[in-house]
Amino acid sequence: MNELLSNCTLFKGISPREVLNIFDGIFYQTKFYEPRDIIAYQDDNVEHLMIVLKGITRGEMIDLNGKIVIIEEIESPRPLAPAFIFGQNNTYPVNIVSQTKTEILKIPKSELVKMMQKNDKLLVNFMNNISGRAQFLSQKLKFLSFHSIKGKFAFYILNLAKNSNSNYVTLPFSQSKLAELFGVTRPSLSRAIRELHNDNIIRAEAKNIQIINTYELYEVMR
Amino acid sequence: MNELLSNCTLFKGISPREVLNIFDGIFYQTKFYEPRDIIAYQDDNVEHLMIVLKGITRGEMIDLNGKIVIIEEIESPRPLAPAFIFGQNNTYPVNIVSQTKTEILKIPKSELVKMMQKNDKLLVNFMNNISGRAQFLSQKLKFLSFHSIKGKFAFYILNLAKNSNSNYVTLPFSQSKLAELFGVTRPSLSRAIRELHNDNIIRAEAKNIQIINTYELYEVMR
DNA sequence: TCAGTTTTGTAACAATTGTTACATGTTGGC
DNA sequence: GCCAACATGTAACAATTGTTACAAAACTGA
Repeated sequence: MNELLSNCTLFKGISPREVLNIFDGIFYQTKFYEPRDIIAYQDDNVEHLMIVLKGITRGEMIDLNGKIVIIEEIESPRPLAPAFIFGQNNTYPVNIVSQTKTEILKIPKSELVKMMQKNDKLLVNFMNNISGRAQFLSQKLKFLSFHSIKGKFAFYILNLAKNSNSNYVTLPFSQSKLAELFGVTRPSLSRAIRELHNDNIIRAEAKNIQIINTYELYEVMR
Repeated sequence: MNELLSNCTLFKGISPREVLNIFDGIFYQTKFYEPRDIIAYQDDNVEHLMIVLKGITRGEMIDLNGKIVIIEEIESPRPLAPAFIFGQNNTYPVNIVSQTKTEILKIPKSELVKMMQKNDKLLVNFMNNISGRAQFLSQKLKFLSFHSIKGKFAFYILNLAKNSNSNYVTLPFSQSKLAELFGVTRPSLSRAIRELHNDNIIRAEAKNIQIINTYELYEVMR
């Protein structure tokens, strides 16, 4: 188990020997699930840190028509919903379902606190995990706050340009993938790109984009 | 200072005496700022936990037309951007500007780790803070993922109804506030409500809403 | 009660995006 | 070189939402 955990982001930089030491004197349990078993129900209280040791789980949401919307797959070794252990609303945001035969490590919240106080790397790793999630969501939210497709696209390629330090950028995905990423349809994205092109703000040829008028491109974002 | 900190969410449940103990042997500094001083620049590395001891600060974003968009005001005693100390992207998401005469407590990241290992309440409080932020953003994102105004409104009043355990709900805000919350315009929201009313899914009279067809209302959310 | 403010309802029109469908272009294996 | 699968460009039309404007209703303080 300790070798497995060493590969988990929560235990990054911690040797299997150190992991053993961290778990010394700590209450925990492991549980096994079959495919389609529900590991945790939406709105249930989160009282443990759960780590997928073996197998694959899936967070799914059921709208009341019975339609299942898959949210995310979590493969071993990864923690389940670590951002919902602490905070005001300690309930699972979605149902967690086992997809394969699965082994789950369960650590009570109070024991987790002890572990983090014992080992500073674990503490920082856990912080990194939750903070990273907050930052990811923050980015996503910022992105969604651009109302128009042109705005989203402008933001996107301006970021690409900033990272590559150039006015020439190459789209890393197909327009279909990008459209999906943006939450819009492919023809709509295509039209937005063409309009920016026709307005002489960018020059777009397939995946290669040249930013011609940086000021106007910022203006598009509003 | 320790009395002040006792009122800060990070030090909730920790007595002024305990606060003194936590700070024993810890490096920290306080800095003073005048109104309009920039306390931290967007994209600068976050290397300290900063806590507003006195005064009011403001997170602002400047789009390149020079237009300033106010994001959030932070009054003492509150931590600044605690969710950006750890994680992958340790940079301030926005400029932080002093609005009044301000006193800021700066604690290096490594010292913060020591403090949290020394005191489990501080550790849990910090976790609660950043987890709460992640949960808040998660909720907000879920909300924005409903594309239509009707969908957002349906989700909103179904939540109200769930909390009050009734099919009759009273909107707690004016339509203007609600529209702002939803990120849409007031007439558009008004129209959406009227259409749901005309379709006999709800009965809406001013702020009083009766849910007539729960199934259809879920359907609206898609 | 009354005037002024805020809230709500509503309508015409513009702008944006989705839907659907088809044509053209590109690429990798054979 | 040729075909099949995929990516991209484009167009007509529908649906949704924003914009602007105005009127009616509800609320508020003197």
